[in-house]
Amino acid sequence: MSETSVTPCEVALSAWLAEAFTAALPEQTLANPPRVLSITNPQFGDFQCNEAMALAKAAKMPPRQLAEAALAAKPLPPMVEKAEVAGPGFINITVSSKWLAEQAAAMTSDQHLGIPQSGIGHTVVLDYSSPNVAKPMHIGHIRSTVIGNALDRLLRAQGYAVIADNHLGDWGTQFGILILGYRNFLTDDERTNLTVELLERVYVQSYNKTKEDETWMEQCRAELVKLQQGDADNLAVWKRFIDISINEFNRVYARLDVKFDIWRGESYYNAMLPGVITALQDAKLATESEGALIVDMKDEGLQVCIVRKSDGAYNYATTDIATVRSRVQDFNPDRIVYVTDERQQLHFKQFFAICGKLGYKANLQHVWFGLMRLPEGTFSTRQGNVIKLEALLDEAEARALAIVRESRPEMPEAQQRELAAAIGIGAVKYADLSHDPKGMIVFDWDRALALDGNSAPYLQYAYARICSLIDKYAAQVGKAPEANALAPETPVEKQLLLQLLQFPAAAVSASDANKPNILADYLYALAKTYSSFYQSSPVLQADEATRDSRVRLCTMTAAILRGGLTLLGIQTPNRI
RNA sequence: GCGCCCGUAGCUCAAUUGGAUAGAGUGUUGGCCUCCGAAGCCAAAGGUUGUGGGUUCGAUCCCCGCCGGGCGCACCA
Repeated sequence: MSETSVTPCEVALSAWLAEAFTAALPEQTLANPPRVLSITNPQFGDFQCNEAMALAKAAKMPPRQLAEAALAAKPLPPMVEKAEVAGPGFINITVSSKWLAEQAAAMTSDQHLGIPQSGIGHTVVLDYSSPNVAKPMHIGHIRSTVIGNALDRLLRAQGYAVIADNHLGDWGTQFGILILGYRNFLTDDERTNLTVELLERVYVQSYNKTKEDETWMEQCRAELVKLQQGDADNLAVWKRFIDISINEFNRVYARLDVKFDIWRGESYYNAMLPGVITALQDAKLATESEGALIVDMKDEGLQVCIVRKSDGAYNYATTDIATVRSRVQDFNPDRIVYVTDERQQLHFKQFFAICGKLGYKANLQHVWFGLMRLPEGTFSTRQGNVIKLEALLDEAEARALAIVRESRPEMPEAQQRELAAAIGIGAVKYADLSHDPKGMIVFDWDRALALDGNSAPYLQYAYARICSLIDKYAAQVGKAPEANALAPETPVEKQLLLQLLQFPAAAVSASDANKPNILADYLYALAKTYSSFYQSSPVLQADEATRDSRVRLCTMTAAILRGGLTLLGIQTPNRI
């Protein structure tokens, strides 16, 4: 959580106010520099500081009086045009547009767009997406993938060394069922041209048969045991399931522009599980109960956690502990972050606590998000009401393509399709990223694929219009606008500058709170201000100084829109 | 029964983590392309923030009690 002011503007103002409060309160020492915030209502000024209210008790002085004393104690710094006390003790600050312009110019020419590089020297393992082998990805996978990827990008933007790990579900009891189904319910031809869809079909078929046929279930178990014991045939089949699945996942990830550094599925840790049990026993954490090996967690106020089942097999808690152990050993991360749905909260609390007791020093963090469901309830493979992720992406691109064809009929087909992909996929991602992850989502095609209003295409449209304007400027004036002098005049120009300067804070907050929607909301507000500016402020027709200044403002807005959308994993075509 | 989360405009969601007059989109109503891209802009209408108390200068936010909904609570991950 960032308790201090982030942007250079806020830091500069905070430094002045720190001196002012110190001068007004010689007896006291300030614990933290005063927090300067962007103002809630523009009619009051540009920034506000609420510190007087917080300090009033300790200072034994009415907050208003304290605020006035602080302002009287030090002269206004040059960038501050006006500072006044309002209400119970707010300090409202108005700064010069010229100063804001300088700050914004510095920020947008910085390679990190002003984002503090506080992650340098720190490693984070980020565990997200993690679909199950032999099942197609469905719309339920979109949240972990898209939110996880945005967090990935946000962390990297702050200088963290991120290891994105796709922790595939590639091991477990389902493989006995799957192997037997594969051998019995497929034609030779189907086995040759195996797909994930076929695997899913045989899984359901084989699973259903276990319900009515005891001996079938036994055979499945036998196949699983053979697999676990390293039977060459079963191992080869299992490996094939994984290869085919990964191949298909990669097709989706390519469309979503998602990349992982490592793919260590559950099977990767299989050989380490006995060692985990030994470690737990050595640490006197594990005890026998009802034939199973458990970790009692009464002290933490949690349920017991099973680490070895009564049949001797390990379960997911064991695997997850082994995973942490292995990651600590291999990467020595400061933090390990998991992005999964809300149902796993208890499980994470349990095994985080166990890892703590085992002395693993990485900071473990569970970022959970609300379940996605259909209007009629949850979906599941067995109910057969899943919507495949690829179908969603196809539909998104199809809807975008229809609009592109209408608005840009002169464009070649291939280019139209490329554009439709950027827009459609962007819309799908934004629909998710613009909401607080903790909320539940009831899936609705029109909502998931919105192309107007508060949506990715709105932001992409704003960006494309800027690009187009800059091109016209370059053609007309014959110089690049990046070196133009800034001379902001109008209120909307100042508002745009103020908003541009909030970018680093938005990015850092989004990352700290694990809420990409903070950044999405910010970008939307910025694009809205820009659209308003664009509507009311002629650029190319204005006199030379105004024109040059405004086009420069446009380039800065473009830089932030592009940078911000990239952090969300959303593309920014130059023309849409 | 216990635990976690949610409840904000007709609908879908925000609210800078306790700040000023609770904001957007969508839908409805009206206006704006001889002018840099109308996927846009401007305006109107729409609220007792589920409910009852408490904490304080100040509460959508924190605490307690209800009501309504979601999810999880020993061998599936």
